[in-house]
Amino acid sequence: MARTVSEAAPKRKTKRGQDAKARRIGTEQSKTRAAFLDATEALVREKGYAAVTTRHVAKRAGHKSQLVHYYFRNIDDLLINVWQRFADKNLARHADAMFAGQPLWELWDFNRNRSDTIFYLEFMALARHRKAIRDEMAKDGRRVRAIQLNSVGKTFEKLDLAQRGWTPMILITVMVSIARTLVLESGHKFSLGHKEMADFVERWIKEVEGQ
Amino acid sequence: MARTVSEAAPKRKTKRGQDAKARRIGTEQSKTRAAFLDATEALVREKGYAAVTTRHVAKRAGHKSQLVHYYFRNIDDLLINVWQRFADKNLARHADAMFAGQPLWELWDFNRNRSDTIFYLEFMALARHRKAIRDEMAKDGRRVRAIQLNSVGKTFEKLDLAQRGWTPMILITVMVSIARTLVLESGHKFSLGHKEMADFVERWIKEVEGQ
DNA sequence: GTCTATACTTCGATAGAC
DNA sequence: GTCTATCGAAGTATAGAC
Repeated sequence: MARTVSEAAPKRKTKRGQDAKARRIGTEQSKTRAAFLDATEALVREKGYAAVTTRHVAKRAGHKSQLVHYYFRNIDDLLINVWQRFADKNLARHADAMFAGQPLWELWDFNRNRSDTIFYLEFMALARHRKAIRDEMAKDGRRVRAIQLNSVGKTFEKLDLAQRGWTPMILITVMVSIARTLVLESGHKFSLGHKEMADFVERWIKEVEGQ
Repeated sequence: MARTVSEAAPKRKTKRGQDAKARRIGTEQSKTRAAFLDATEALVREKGYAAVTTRHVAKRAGHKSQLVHYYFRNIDDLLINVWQRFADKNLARHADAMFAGQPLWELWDFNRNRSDTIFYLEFMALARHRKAIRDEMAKDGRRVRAIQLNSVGKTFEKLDLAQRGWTPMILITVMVSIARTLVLESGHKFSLGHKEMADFVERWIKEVEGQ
């Protein structure tokens, strides 16, 4: 890969001796900027993060590749903005649904969403080598978990689920883990036992939460 | 990325009009070949699959980058050989341990291995866009699961665990899911509830399997 | 089996005209 | 705000000498 800046230290002089910070940057309200974010998000979902290059993004958004650099300092900057936009949108949607009455079903469905879980997989892989993304994901993870704990906590009391050491945190972790695993494994065409597993979980949710 | 061949159809004419299949390929017994496999595996674990380039691999193995092409037709060929070697080694080790007496502990420890789970994460991401890798992972997954089912099945009968709909398949899927999730989440510095979750599982294993 | 030389492609990033 | 023109680095892959 030729990601000179993004994979090395990001705040050095450029090869032409200029200070990189001096370059013009477009506004956050720009429609073109939003189009680049859309294109990048779609690319990550469909082709993986490695397909996120200025040329691919630009082509998909119907612009020249150099224009990407007018809105984003570098590729990392683009990716982190995509993640933040996704995380904010997702959090709001998830929070609403969690308090709508059936948190366990929402928790299950939310984490069985294929496209979103694949998106998350790509960023997990990315986060291993980009500290900024790693920190951002950790922060967003804690925000999501706080909402889930709050919501499931209420259900937990109401339904008297505290038996044999179970806690809201454990219940959430177990359900999220199973849901994600089913999606990720099916991504490489492994689906042994998936139906059996899903039925088991859904039977249990139905018992305690109905529907 | 400049993966001209590896991301496109792999069996076409080269730009110089020759048939790509005609090129010489080194033997599978070669020590140099093994060194390239080692280097690639290490790179995937440490830097991610995107860092697997002929130049990086060669540098790490102490050779010229062009020599990689003497042993592997292209990068995909290299990656799939790395996966196969890993999968075979892993399967043998896991199978031995599963039948050594405490399959539940082995299942748990096996899937909590950080380096191996990260390696698996990288190949999950890769598999989304390389059919050959996807097929290989599915096949190896089924082999592993068959061994786990056999081993846990015996424990399951002996310990009389068939209660409230639990089956060996469900037990395995749940334990594997939780173990992997803890590793993957901690990879992006998210560890909320991990200790609580791990203690819960380990307390249960200890109850049924001792130690 | 290993090397040099090289073709060709794609990448990130910047400068500067319009 | 968008474009053209570039630079320089890195990538895959092949041919052919030794």
